Amino acid sequence: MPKLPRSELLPGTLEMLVLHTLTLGPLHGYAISQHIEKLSESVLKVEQGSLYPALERLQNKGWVTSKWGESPTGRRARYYKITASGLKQLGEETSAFDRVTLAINRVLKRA
Amino acid sequence: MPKLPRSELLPGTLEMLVLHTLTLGPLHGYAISQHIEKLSESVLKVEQGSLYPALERLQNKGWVTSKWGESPTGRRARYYKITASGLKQLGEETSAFDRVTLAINRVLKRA
DNA sequence: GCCAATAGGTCGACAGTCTACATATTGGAC
DNA sequence: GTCCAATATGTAGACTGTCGACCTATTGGC
Repeated sequence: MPKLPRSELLPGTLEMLVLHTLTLGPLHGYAISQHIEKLSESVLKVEQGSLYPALERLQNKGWVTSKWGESPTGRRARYYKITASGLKQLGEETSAFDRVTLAINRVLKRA
Repeated sequence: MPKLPRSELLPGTLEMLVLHTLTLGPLHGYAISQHIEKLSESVLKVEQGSLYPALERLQNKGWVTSKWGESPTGRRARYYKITASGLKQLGEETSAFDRVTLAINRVLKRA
């Protein structure tokens, strides 16, 4: 129940973060999680048990596609690529996120 | 799965919003939900099925207390009051929320 | 030979929210 | 007088998403 302490992520934001990360170009799962962790200065940690199911959901909805390839270190890796509808979805999720956080800040009387 | 569209709330933020609202003074559940909806300009809607379980969790953790009273319109109503440890918790949740949203904005390259 | 890092993934538990329901009172519109 | 919206509290069950723990495999360094 101690919501934020317990989970490093705000539930519901992972897909947005993944989609945004994929605008950098096709990446494999491990690289996605590293990127998010690095840019957030380790505030956000993406566990495999969250990431891979999320990537599957994104594929099922047609927002990303994937294919096997090879990582820079020579290992086999599945590369995920954002689609046109994924970009559209990212835009919607981002503005919804902004709308909601603004609303929260209004309730907290900080906006 | 369309996370933010579907739910008006960012999961994990309801308790923070409720605790903050109770810093205005003791309020009954219905008034709490109205206050949050109003200040957020209807972006956030607090459903009963979310609110009352949340209020129970808050009580179980000692962050709020409650007793029966009467509303301004003369109806019976349960008034909730934030405790000292609830205030402390509110501070922690608020700074955790700020930390996480800042991190998200860094990943989205907007901070 | 071992461990950390890189890479992908599954499983089951769990928390929190939602929809829908149930109950009751008050006040206004018709 | 009848109905409905608003006020008020709550419960039950479904559902989603995240998490911790686990499993496999390869590479490189100690």
